[in-house]
Amino acid sequence: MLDIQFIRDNPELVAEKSKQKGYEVDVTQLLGFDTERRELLQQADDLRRQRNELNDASQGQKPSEEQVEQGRQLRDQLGDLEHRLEAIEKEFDVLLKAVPNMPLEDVPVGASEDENVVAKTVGEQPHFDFQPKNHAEIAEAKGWLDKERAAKIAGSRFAYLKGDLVRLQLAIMNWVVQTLGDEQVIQKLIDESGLQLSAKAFNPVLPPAMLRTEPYVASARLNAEEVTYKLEQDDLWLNASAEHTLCTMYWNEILPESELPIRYLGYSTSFRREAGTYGKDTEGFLRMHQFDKLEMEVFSTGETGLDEHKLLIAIQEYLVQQLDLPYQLLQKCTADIGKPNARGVDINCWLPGQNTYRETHTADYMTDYQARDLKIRVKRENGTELVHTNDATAFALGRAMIAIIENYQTADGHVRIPTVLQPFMNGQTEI
RNA sequence: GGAAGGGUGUCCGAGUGGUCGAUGGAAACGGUCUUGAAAACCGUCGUGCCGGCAACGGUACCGUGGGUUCGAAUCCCACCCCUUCCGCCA
Repeated sequence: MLDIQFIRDNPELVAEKSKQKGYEVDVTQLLGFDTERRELLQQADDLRRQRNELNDASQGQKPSEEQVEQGRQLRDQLGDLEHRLEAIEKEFDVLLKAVPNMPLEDVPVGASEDENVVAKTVGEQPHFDFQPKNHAEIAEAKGWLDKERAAKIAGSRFAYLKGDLVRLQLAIMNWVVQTLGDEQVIQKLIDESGLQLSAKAFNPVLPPAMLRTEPYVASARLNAEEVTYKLEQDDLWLNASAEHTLCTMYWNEILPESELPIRYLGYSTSFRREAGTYGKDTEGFLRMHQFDKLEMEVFSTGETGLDEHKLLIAIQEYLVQQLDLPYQLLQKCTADIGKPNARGVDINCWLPGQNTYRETHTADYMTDYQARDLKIRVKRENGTELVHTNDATAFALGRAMIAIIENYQTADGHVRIPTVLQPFMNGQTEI
């Protein structure tokens, strides 16, 4: 959630920026509840003070009948007040949580994802002397993809991925874990981007794939209707990204400053209901209920949060460039960055089989918005502060493979292996 | 699934109705001593909220939620989680 003090100090700004993100927020009403809440809180604190004074006065002895009677009155008054306070706080909380994070200055204002701004286009789209196929055709011909049997077993938007495709996925994973574990690579990207950051490597993590309601809600990432699967019997949700179990990892913790930045590279199978997408992207495995993903997550101080965000983007670009995939970097507009995010970019890779750029990566900077609810703080010299959180896709493996298959396809239906991946494929140059 | 034990501050750990936000230890920080360090000694040392320019004052927080009481870390109820043993199992 957003800092209530900030909302008090900047009511018009909050209303305006919320609107830019597509959220109707009644700031006036919120602040009305805030005032009322504070008044009641004062009164309640005062009654509690009186109660405490009364208790102290008894000095461990049995209180007099008069004191007991006084206590009864205080108790009843306080009970009344607490009742009213509870009602107000409930309304207040709902409104406060409805306020989205404020977009940073350089986030373009836009009403839908159509107004995302192409910041740059990198790489040459490959030329083919033949009609390029889409990944589904190639994968099915190769026996890498079986959606019919998956549908029989699990329904639509599931697949059996097989054979060399699996080897390719494992190769990408190994390569990314190695690359992000290399401080020299991190340092190089920091230097090239002109950032002031530690070169600390990314620690690989296999997180749980499920999480409970309470931390999930606190992460501001639970999107139950459209996205997330619920296991009713167990108060557990299947994570829609490793990010969800990574950002919640330090829930309710105070971290020593010396540990920051904390950089994780999480691997998890991700589950999405994809409600409301019927008939969309039905071919191949672009949009699945289940896919594997490597996700970067960073906890940092406020000062370095934005630079960490930029580092994550630099890493994304580096990884995509290493695979020699043509891509566009999109600066997401206010309507598309998402409620808890202050800034976000997408990387869309070129897919020749579809003759278009499709989203393969996203990088989100939450400032302290997410940490406020998750209560993740850092102990510093002058007190504790909320950490800043960042997340970013390293590779959504399904979509990465789609990009490779389509860009690296040959006339006779094979797929060449990008040079950097060959060492992780036993030197194979083609599958 | 069955049984038992437990959840207290950054960590460990005491506390079973009132002067307890909480003994003690560790870590951390500042200082004394020392050529320097260690040790020893002295001091500081939780978080949120409300008010205040601030110093500070008030209040809440002992797994969570309810209850009993003038008063709850402490008693009662429900739930959650952790540990150990048994069972089952990759």
